[in-house]
Amino acid sequence: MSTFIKPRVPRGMRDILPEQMIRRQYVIDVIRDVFEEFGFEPLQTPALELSEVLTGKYGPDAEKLIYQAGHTGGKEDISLRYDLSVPLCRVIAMYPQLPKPFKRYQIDPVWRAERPQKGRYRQFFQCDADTVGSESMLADAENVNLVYQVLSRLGFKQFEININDRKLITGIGQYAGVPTAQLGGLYRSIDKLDKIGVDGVIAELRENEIPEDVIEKLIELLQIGGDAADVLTDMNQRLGSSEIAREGIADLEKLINHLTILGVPEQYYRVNVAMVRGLEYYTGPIYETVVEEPKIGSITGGGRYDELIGSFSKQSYPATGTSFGIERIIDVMEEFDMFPVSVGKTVTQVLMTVFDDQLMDESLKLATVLRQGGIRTEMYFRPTKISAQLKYAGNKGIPYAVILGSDELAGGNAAVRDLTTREQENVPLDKVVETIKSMIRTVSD
RNA sequence: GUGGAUGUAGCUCAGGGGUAGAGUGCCUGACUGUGGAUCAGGAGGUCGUGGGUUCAAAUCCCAUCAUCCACCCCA
Repeated sequence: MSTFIKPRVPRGMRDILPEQMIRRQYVIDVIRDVFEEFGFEPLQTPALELSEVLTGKYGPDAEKLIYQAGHTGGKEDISLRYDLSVPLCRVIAMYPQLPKPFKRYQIDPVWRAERPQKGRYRQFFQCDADTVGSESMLADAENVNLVYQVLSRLGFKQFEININDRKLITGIGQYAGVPTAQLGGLYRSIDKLDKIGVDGVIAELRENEIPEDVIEKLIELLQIGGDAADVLTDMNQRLGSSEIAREGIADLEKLINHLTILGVPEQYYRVNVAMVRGLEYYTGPIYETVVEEPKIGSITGGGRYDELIGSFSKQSYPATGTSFGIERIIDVMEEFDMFPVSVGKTVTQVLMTVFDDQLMDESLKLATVLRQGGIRTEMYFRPTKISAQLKYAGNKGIPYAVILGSDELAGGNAAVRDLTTREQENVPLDKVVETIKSMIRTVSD
């Protein structure tokens, strides 16, 4: 009878303990604020979807990573959602009355049956903002602007939003004359440019038996750099004969112009024709943010998917969106200690100590006053030594303690102790709230 | 899915075929009204799990699971 189950969680999943949760909430709050600032509305969908909703959307590689969620006796074939975009498309098709453009955000977990490692989990949160029903490049520019706004508000200094376009990529493939069957491998190789360098890409293309003259053409294209407008002009000259490439270039030109007007500084984005992205459903502009340090892959990703809703309904809609990976953003922020001091270890602001049994009631009353004054207050439940109570508060990271002993009470006071500076002062009982509030304000300024 | 490394106290880790170690943290006391110092005590581990070899396994072998790293792919 006394056999215990070893407590553990499924592979690649983890508990998020309070200290960690406080940081997550801070990041999520920043993201949500920005989303709502741009007029995106909240949406929630089930964690589980019918498998048929998810299959055939992401491409064969990604589809293998969908978590099956069948249960004994279950009559429906269901799976855990792989992302938030496909469920959104299902929603659009199910509720045609939603006014367009429909702008929604969703912050929820998704599941992928991958092998976990740093920055890669089997359950992780995505924060998506998407616009459905507008083909304007303004919507895409807004996506990029969201990324810029969120990351700069979180204190990121070094990041680069890579921008490309699926139409342009297709044009490049045509221009190079690569057979359709080999296009996937081709894109995968050039996507690694930043990682393995030009020589690495050449080697890989040769391995894939891409003709030498094609490789040469491609490498020339991929090495085009400079500011966004120049890259696009250059591309236009070289690929102008391809209609699809021209469309992609025109889209990107509009997008870049909008970014300029919106005030997104040029240093934070670049047109990178070597950036591909794996998901099959993208049809137009795509974007992805990478940070150099730590090497954690992309922290945001997104793009336009004009055909996806059409797989659920006769009435299709153009759509575009972007996604933030909270886990990776937090990993980066922890690595560089980017959390403001106001994001502490605990939500509690004050520990109300209890001096002895006789004074318990007085402490309880004062705790209530503190809470009514808007101060998050934990009551110590046992009249142990003050030293133990202060130690508890200190360990927990509670910034202030209020001590109500017989001496203080005799003078109509309570002692307010700053656990960080170890300074304390006696304050009249009716001034305690005010005193603590001003202390909190001073620290967060 | 492929390859590699690791798994010993709450945490960081040492050790190594014969009674399980350090640092740190934790608890108690010196300190009967004040948490980072000092001193003195103390608790805490079937050495990831299962099997095998052996008189004897934490140690050697096999398997398995978990974590980390690389690949693949991705947030």
